Amino acid sequence: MKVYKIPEATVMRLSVYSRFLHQLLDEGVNTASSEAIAQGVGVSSAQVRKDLAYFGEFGTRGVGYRVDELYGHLKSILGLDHDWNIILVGAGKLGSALALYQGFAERGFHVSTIVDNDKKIVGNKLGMVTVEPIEVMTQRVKEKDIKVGVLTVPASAAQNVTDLLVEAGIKAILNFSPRVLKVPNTVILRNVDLSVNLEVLSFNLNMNKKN
Amino acid sequence: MKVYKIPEATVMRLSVYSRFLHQLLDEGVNTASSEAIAQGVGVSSAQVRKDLAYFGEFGTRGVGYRVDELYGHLKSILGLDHDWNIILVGAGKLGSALALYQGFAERGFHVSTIVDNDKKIVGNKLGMVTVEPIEVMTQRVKEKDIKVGVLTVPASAAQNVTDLLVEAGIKAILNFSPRVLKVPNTVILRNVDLSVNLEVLSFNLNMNKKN
DNA sequence: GACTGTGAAGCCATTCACAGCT
DNA sequence: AGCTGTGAATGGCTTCACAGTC
Repeated sequence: MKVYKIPEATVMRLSVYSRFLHQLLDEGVNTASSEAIAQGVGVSSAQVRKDLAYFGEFGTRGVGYRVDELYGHLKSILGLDHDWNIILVGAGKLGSALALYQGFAERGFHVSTIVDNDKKIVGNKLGMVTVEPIEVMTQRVKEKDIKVGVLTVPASAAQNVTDLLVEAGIKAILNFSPRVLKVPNTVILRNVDLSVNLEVLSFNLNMNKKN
Repeated sequence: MKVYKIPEATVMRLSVYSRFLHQLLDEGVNTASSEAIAQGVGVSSAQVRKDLAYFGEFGTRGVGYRVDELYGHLKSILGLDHDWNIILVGAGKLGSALALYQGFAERGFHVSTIVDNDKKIVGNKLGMVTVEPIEVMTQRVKEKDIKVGVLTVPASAAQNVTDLLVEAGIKAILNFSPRVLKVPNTVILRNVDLSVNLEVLSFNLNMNKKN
């Protein structure tokens, strides 16, 4: 307990644990051991205990963890005890898909603003939200106090848009464009690179072939 | 050189280096030092050299790396010296976006088959490819000798579809559904969990607030 | 002088193994 | 008896620092 340097891998697993616990809740399970959670998410039980121990003592020796209780703790640790407004920049194929993606809404991420610089797209509706011109981006971030931006713009526009978001006061960016972005270290940046994932598969297939 | 255990982090960086080199090629740059590459992709120069050294001696001391040459090596190491046929299972929002995603095509990943179990979607065209009923999945994988499957189905269907793909002889799966999948260890599995990424951001925002 | 390739050191995450609680 | 919480041991990745090469 009482540590401030949490491994990123731990944080990612917490997110996975939390979703698995939600599933257990649906199934009416009251109690789960670290071993049961481990099985469910594909890690070791020691790993589960270590990860949870960073944040407190949530379990009962001899028994395990109360599912509802632990789920609540994890939601709170992950900052999911309230909804997040997010702005989506870029309403192309990928952006549109993310805007409509149920998985975000289910976990409390609410796409409240969508902007694009393509006049042909502006005005389209994605779910409840109308695509607005990119010029209103700064204003929307400020007036809605949006903390999180999701970037699905072409690589060539990515740094530009990022600079504007940063200037507007965004706190975190999830970047889907295949470009390395520079942000001040007050802004949290995560990159999701879809083709990198396929290329890792490709690499492994290639290796296997040569035994 | 001559090592068989390559860190996954290294493989992911190789993919990023390769894309950065492509960019340099476009800009007409002939030579790049490890420091230049490091700057471009946001890692340390020692890291770049270590990563490359797993696979050979590609550089020239005092000079750096020839961009075209290194790019070629990386493409080949990553198994990108030929195109890959991939099958996309699930043509909902996310599936459709991925089917049309330029980033895949650019890197030689060719979505040659798309299947879905929703009769309302079957028959739709996504780019050049028509969505087919899920019943043909096994047959297509076999007849087209497809090695890679991309899963964008609801969590509840994910394991089922996976079992069928494995049985059909798929070699690698990129899973976008938020479920832990069980596959035999002859099949390579990677998970891309979109909400996990947002939740890591949320966690970090939460931490920062408490200093 | 510049820059690579690489052993050694340092650091961080995971696994082990067991004391301690219920 | 069962299962958590945790120090210690292990393993793996990254950084350091420099000898070697152009």
